[in-house]
Amino acid sequence: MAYWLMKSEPDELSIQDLARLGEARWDGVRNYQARNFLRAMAVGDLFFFYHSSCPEPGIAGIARISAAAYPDQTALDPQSHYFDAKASAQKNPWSAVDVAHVETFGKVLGLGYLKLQAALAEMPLVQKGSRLSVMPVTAEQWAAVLALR
DNA sequence: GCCAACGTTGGC
DNA sequence: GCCAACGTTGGC
Repeated sequence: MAYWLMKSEPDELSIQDLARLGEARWDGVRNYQARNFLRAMAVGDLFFFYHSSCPEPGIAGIARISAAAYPDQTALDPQSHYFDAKASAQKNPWSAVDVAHVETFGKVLGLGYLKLQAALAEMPLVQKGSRLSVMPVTAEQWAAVLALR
């Protein structure tokens, strides 16, 4: 089983939303590196749910991959914010996964706090200029974050 | 294949 | 709202 971290704007989908829904679709990823990580995910993999572009950016909880990557239909929908004119049903470069709620942390582990952790220094999340929205997490990093809860 | 211009991300 | 950093686009 692998570990990951994925960013979501809480206005779009927050860990609280996911807790209420139980399960949700994770779509709209439009970066090839992030997409490749999505495609590498297996059912049962766990990920840190990160809140971005909000008053309190940070890791807000844990969720689980409940369906492996499949074509992201939002790329084909002209009404969607994530519409990609170059995508077609025959050739859709974008992928989505389904996710299920596992745990909402009692407090958000803020980005500034995470940056102080030596064990997390290698994570793209805390590196200057990194905008990657889906990234792998090592078992060591996973344990280090869990210890901060 | 280079690289300038532009668009996007995301913290602050 | 600002802006740094990065990715993508498109002219040449």
